[in-house]
Amino acid sequence: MSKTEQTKAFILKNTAAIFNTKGFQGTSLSDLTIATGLTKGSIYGNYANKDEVALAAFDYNFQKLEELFTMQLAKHTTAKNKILAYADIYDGFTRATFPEGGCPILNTAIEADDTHPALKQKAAAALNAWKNNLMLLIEKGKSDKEFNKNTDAEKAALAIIAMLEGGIMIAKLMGKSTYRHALIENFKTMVNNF
Amino acid sequence: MSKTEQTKAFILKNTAAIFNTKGFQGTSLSDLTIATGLTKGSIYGNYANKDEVALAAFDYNFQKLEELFTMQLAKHTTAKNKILAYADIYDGFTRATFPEGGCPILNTAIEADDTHPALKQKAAAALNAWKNNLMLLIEKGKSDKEFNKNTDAEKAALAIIAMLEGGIMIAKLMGKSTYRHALIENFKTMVNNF
DNA sequence: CATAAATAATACCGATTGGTATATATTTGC
DNA sequence: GCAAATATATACCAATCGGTATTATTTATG
Repeated sequence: MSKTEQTKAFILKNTAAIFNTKGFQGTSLSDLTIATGLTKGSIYGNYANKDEVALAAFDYNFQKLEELFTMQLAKHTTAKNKILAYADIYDGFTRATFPEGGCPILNTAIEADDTHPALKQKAAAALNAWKNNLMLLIEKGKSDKEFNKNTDAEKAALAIIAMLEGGIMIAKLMGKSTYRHALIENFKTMVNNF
Repeated sequence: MSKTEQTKAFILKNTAAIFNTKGFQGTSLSDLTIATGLTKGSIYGNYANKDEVALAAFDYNFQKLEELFTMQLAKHTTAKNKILAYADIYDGFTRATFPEGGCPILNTAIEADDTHPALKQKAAAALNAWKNNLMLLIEKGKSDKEFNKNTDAEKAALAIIAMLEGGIMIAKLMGKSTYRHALIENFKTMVNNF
């Protein structure tokens, strides 16, 4: 790994959480210099502008999330249990393994949908990839007779995402663990009805 | 209505949508002066600072949403139909009656949860009020034998909110009407299972 | 070890940020 | 209709914003 690649990775490692917590608008260049210990000149030597850092930071955060998905889903064998594992991941959004600041897809979608097309597109692509993975799982569950053959995979995938993302918003906003548990219960009920 | 009250209302009327679209951080004082035609001095004569305008703007947006709820729910008599009416409201989030920029609770929750305690509290209070209204409806539905007597009203209310808010995020992000319709279908199925 | 190339730090830029003191209009109560 | 109170505009403030040209320092290479 070249020096440039190292530094670029170093910058992301130290700033991705800031972008995910404070948002694109809320994160300033000085936030980045403080977090990295680098100067503005150095950061701009590796990224063209603030947008490029933010876009790379989104990729970093989403990749971290994907790794978490992969790891947790690998613990289960059946499609249904893999899907139910998402609930555990999102239930544990306060854990160190989950990106600091919450779900980057949700955060980016909300901030960027009316203001930042490039970031919006990143979030949309990430959500789409997630949706496709879910659909594959659901189709597998259908052929394994875990799910009803009439279940619409796309509909179900969208419902899963909506429930998890809406749930994380409520849980972060209200801070009540009882709410979190209630939402998980509901998620499980929904999946069991597929 | 005194001059001050008029002007304060005028400022909100012309800036609430901006806050809901660009967010608190993304909205500048000059955005406010341009949108109102007033000068900074005048705005600061009516509100102490940007925070106070933002907090009042949230109230304005949420009130607009509540009026929409009240109006649409009044069209129905049964508890179940009133709850299903929420789906229609959120399905029509692009309509002029819906606050520009999307759901203010969702937008504010995501931006403020880690950065702005006062705004976060406003969003939390709004979500709580909504949850309580839903719980009353669900209890009514239970005593009217529309819903199963074993349905946990709080759990159900949280699931409704999660699904709608998650759904609006997806719909705004992806822009596909088929997704929106799919989410509505799922919402109806869920409510019918209560 | 010297040199060239790449990387990072310094020092600066104009523009904009949120905010305020003061002067000027404009309402308001009498 | 006049004076006092209120509201608005003007003109300013320091600080910070994102960004860049230039200089200094590493780093890789022959």
